[in-house]
Amino acid sequence: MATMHDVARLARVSVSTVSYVLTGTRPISQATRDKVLAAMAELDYQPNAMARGLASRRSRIVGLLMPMDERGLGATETAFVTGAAAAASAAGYHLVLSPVGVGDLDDLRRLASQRMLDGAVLMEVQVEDGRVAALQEAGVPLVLIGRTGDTTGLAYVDIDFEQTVRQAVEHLVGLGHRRIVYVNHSAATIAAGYGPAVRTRDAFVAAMSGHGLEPVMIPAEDSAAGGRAALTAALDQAPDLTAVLAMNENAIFGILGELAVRGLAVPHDVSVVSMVTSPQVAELATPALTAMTSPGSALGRMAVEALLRRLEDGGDDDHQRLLPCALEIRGSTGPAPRPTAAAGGGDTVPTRSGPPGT
Amino acid sequence: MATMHDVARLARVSVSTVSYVLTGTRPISQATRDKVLAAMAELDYQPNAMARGLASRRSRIVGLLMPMDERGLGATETAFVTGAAAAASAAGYHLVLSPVGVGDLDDLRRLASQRMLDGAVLMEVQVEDGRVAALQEAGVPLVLIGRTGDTTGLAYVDIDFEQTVRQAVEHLVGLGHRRIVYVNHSAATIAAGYGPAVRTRDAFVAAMSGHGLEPVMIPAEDSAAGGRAALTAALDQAPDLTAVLAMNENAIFGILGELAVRGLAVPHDVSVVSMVTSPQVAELATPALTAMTSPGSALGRMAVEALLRRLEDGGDDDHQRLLPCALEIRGSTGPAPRPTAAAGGGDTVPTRSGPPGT
DNA sequence: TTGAAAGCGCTAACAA
DNA sequence: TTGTTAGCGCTTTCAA
Repeated sequence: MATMHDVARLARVSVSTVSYVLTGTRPISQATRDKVLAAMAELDYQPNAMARGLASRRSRIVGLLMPMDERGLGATETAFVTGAAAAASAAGYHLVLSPVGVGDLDDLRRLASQRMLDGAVLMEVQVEDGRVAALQEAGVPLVLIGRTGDTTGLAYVDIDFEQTVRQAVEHLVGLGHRRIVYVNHSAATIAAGYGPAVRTRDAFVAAMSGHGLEPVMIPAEDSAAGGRAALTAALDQAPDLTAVLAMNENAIFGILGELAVRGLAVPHDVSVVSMVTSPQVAELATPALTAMTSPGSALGRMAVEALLRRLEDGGDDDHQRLLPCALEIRGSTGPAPRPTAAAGGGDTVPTRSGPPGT
Repeated sequence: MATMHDVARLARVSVSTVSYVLTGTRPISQATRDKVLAAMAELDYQPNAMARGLASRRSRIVGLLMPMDERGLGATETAFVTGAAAAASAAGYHLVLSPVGVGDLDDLRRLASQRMLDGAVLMEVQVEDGRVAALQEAGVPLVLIGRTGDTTGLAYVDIDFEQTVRQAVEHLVGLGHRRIVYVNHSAATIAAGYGPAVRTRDAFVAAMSGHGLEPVMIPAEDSAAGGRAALTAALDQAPDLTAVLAMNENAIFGILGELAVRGLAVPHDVSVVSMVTSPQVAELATPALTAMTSPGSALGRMAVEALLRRLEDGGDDDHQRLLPCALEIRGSTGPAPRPTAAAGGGDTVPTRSGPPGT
């Protein structure tokens, strides 16, 4: 393996000249540069990453920190990872994947103190997330995917849940739906302050109220069984429902199954919209799901790009950016059925008509 | 940030003693060790990863190399990643995620020459995979997830497709099925020599022949639409089919949809087995899919562990290990229907009965 | 059982 | 525009 010394000797220049050719931190005459480049090519020279990192105090490595609690990653989280990896790689950085949960603060501090990471992207951020403070104290620049409760001074990218929910509700209202049930994550998850669950809940209340409609919400465990139970509960609470909006990617197939069992056709009797979903998953259902497609890999990419920008510029701009999910209309939504032979009696009267279309 | 010097000074020993306490490469008296450890604790000392890497020529970083061509990772591949990350982290190593496809050989060589990786795990290995040679030439120890055509001298972990297919076929034959169709990946994928597609194809032929049955196989594009088309083709070719075995995780929901459209009930009319699937995906279907559950995260873990073993022991044992998928019986398989009112006329007569049960 | 000191391969003053 | 050289923080010989 050729070193910088070898290159310098072959090119008949000093090591520092070789170094400066590489880093571009000082002007080099064209002639010298050519000599050096030729020598590099001839020796097939590649700078040693560790030596460079030690001398420059910059490893060119960024961390992607994700909790590994549950049953692996969903499609959306996986997209964060691939998007981040691609962005880092494109910028000549390396991305290390570190499974550090909210509980492993000591591990995280240890990791940060090793000075291996120039910066970090935090996934699955909690409303109260000790990892943020731990990294800040260690002086590790960071960008969140998601948001903590207090975001002052923090850089993050996140899904624009407010906008996403509003758009989903508008789609349904535009189709004439009035009785819309929102199936969220589990009560425990909401209570734990999981951002997406909390924000969509609030956004749903706001969106429905804006249309003069009552916001009916049901929590569901993250499983098909949870979805079944949620639909049952939903029909108990709102027998005249004509549309379901579901945040819970795991529950939604249970919802569809339970609808089928009850002889309720999608979208003829009940329209279904899946929130924050990947197209792959939406396509699995029959009919394919109308869904709010999450900008997963874009978020991963943007998080890394924001991080690198602040590493290179030394810039301290708090990059805070929200991306809405995109409404992709497939087969699971349609006009609201005429309110003739609904299951039970409607217990709420819409106070006004929605807009004509979407 | 405290350095080794600080620790040495505080403990009133030399730096080398501190280093030896850390690495354990030479005996240290208990008294000295205690002094050093106390000083480390007091200073909250963490060794600098770059300095250590430069001096020891071992970065404690391993690479997970995955192509990023297609539409992201499936659930199985994601499990590789999380399993590998967990294993690396547990062993005190770091895992860098590098999107290097079979086409990016130059990128790969560059990466390898940077001496940043102590070793690498290769994902989505092709039958002919230039990355293997590139890494070997660069002197980077590697372990494959999957297999190349010629595996002599290579370390790998992979799914035992032969065993997996055999078990799936036996499950169906045990239920009385005789007319079983195998839905594979696309013809192009098979032609490209994608290992799982080729190996399951061969294994299916062998397993069916072993039961004296005709192996009917249909390729399918990796999408719901592909699955629909495949089922149509399958019914053309074998109108009397009673079971479908599907390798293609994306196609299978299309198959289910098309079965429903045609009024064929699962499992009453047609049994369906999904191969190399994650439980999460299997649970999404209604009824939940009987599936061969892939040992995804175990494979990722084993690959990293095998790699680290060979890094630490310097051992050159070619770790070659196959793990079968586990049959998980859910609701999509049942006894074969009585061969009374099948769609068309059977064009193959089973030559003997299968075993009684499974 | 311990210490002194020579690197590891690079970056970045400092000097010319 | 280029060269000299002192580190970066650690590992590991060599010597005691």
